[in-house]
Amino acid sequence: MSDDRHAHAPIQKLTRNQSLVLGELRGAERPMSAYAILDRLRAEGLKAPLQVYRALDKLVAIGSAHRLESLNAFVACSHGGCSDHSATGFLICETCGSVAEFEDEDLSDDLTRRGEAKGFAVRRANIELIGMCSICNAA
Amino acid sequence: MSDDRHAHAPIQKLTRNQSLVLGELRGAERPMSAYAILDRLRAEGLKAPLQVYRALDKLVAIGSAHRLESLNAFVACSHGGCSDHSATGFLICETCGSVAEFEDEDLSDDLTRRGEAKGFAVRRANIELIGMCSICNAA
DNA sequence: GACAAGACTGTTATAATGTAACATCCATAA
DNA sequence: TTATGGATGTTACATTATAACAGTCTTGTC
Repeated sequence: MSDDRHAHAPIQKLTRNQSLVLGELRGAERPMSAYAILDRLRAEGLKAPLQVYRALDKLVAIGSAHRLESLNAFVACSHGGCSDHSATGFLICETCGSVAEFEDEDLSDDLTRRGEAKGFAVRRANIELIGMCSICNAA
Repeated sequence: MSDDRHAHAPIQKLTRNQSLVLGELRGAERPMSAYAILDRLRAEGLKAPLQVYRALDKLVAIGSAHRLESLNAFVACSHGGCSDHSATGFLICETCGSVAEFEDEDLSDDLTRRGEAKGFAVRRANIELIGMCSICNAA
């Protein structure tokens, strides 16, 4: 089972809970809170927050999902698995709530260098740009 | 009025609660949660989370404090009032919990341009670099 | 197959963080 | 003076996240 590797397939074989949670995130147009995910998965038998949080922890760890710190919410990785050697950034629209992900090696390097200039060893970065997306801007 | 612009003086006159909260943040060596602040201000008569949260909202709005989204915690601005036209970033040490702030017009411009390239109007940015500070690295 | 090791699960209870709503107070400026 | 907007104090509640513990499934190894 689960030997499908389409464009957006996760690298690792996922457990049932992990698959369910990732499925919800992939189907969502916006970031989802852990509890919103839980509510939609009660039909599948999930009952407790920890079931969702544990799946999310794993998905984030393998790069299949991202946590948006400023929203306390989660999104599926739009690349189907971000390596963490390059910084991932997010464009968060305050108006419609949509989130676009961008990944950029240059930015990553730049930030790492900024850290190093202060003797700081960067392990990972949270980059969240808050503003208005093009669609909302047009309206 | 308000033509005092010392290095660390707040631009605006602060209320009692706001001053108390900012005082705690300034005296702290690490980011503080709202509830940690509240605990230390009970001696001053504060009793409810909202008293702290409201003060924090104001302090963040005027740039005298910053919220660290990935920690759900707050720090005093090390410049004594960041304008929000330039992005502020944070170096967060996972080992000792210290936080260093850096402000950089170039980075700010760079991020704004990245957003614009996708039709996104950046209003503000959260930049949090997580890793290990120079002191912990030496040890 | 047997079995150990490690990851994952299910569950209950609880901690930590953040807000809604409402009445009141106080400074400021017209 | 008085209206206005901000700030306050308070209770109650909503949301987000984890601790602890026992049980189960998978995988690699012998």
